[in-house]
Amino acid sequence: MAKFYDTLLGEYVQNPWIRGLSLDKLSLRDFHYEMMSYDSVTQKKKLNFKDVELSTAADYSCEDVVITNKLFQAQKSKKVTEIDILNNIDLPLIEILKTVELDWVKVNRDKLKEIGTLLENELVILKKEIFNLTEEEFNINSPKQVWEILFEKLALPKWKKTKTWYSVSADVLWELSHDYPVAQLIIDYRHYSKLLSTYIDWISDILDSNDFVHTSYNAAVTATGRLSSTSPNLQNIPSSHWVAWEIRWAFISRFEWGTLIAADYSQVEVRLLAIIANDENLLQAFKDWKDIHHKTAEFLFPNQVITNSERKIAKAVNFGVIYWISAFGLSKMINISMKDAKVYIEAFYSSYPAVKEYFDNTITWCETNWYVETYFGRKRIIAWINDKNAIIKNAAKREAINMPIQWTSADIIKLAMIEIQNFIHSENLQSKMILQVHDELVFDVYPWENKILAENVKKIMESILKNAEITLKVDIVEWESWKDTK
DNA sequence: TAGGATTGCAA
DNA sequence: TATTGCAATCCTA
Repeated sequence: MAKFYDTLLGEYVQNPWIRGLSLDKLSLRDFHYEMMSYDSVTQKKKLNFKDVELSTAADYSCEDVVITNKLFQAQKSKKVTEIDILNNIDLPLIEILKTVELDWVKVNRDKLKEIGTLLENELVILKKEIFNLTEEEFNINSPKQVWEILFEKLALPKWKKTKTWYSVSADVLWELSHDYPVAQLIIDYRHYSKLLSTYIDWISDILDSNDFVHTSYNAAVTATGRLSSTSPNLQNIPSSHWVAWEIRWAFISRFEWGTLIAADYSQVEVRLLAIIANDENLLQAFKDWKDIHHKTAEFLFPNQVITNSERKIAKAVNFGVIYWISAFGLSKMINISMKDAKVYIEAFYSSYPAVKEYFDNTITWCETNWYVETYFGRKRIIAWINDKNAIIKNAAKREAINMPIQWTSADIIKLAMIEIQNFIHSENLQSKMILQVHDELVFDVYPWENKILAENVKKIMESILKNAEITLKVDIVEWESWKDTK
């Protein structure tokens, strides 16, 4: 039981889909009371806050206290069905996140700079090659100018529209690249440019004098119970390209001879689907320690040899089903015909019939009760489930299908973080939990603590679901600091 | 200078 | 016509 309360989280646990639960908005909504704005107190920022009259500053500060207390009293008197969730997950997590944020993340500034120089050189070369082909210089980062060059000057075929013009996004350029090399060059240019501006320059800019980044986690913004990360966003560091891996290796241990350890939940959402839907075939596949995507591929392609391409399709189907993907969506995602996509999705449901049954039951339940709930009993009202508009209703159905899985998985890792931080504390370890990336935790590990940390992190994460028919699975990856391996 | 539009990175 | 985020750049108002 947490020793404190948080009115923001108290509101979020009941209304996670409402954006902007700031104190002044809640005050206006619940008490029809408009709070003093920072701008009015500082006279539109002409004054520093420290120069504001003491009595004004006192009013401004006390208002926060009074309104917070009023909110607390109001929330306390309501029958909050999620009170256990709040006490066991959301509130205790606050202290854990505080520790994670204050421990910071160490970055190798020289390594970042080295990658930056490499990317800048690549960009110069690519730019030259592009301008050679277009016979004209233009700003490659401007979609509008790319559009003018490709479709007006060079008259390439165009097919996908945006609101205002024809799209020049990566998938369009990729189609064009079969016949026009310039398209591939623009893809590469944008790719390198993105990596440079978002992940090299931006992170370099906000490193402190000791080369640490101080990210912030927000526990009350997402509609799916996940955390988000800002300044910088450390949850979208690239991973699917060799340059991307260079960037990942710029994150290092703060300890001499230290290492970083990453602990990943393996296919957590498909495992949860098996558990929640109680599907015999899906559960059996995990019990046999089968590669789940390979197993699904065997169902989708009976009497065939399963190669990488069949497995890839099966993997897309496995993940797509969790979002109740349409045949259209699947066909777009992996570039197959809609007819094939339809066949695969139907084959999935006949292979795992309890999943289909569970989906149908969930929607029926939701239509009657207007809400769905997670494994831990967190409820989510789906207000549009009985909407007459088919598009809105379908979106609501997808939400009803996805929420119990996605949100359960978010709660699982939150519970794991709480237990792990308590473990680190009680064992007096010097290692630190430094990152959370939705289904992955990263630790900065003090020398000699590798074994005890890796073993216990795995044990804790895998045993969050106590009575499930299958256990969760966690993969541990350890890597040394770039400094040591170079 | 603020904010919309477009684009792209992650799970 | 799969979800959730954060952030960059360009460009208009």
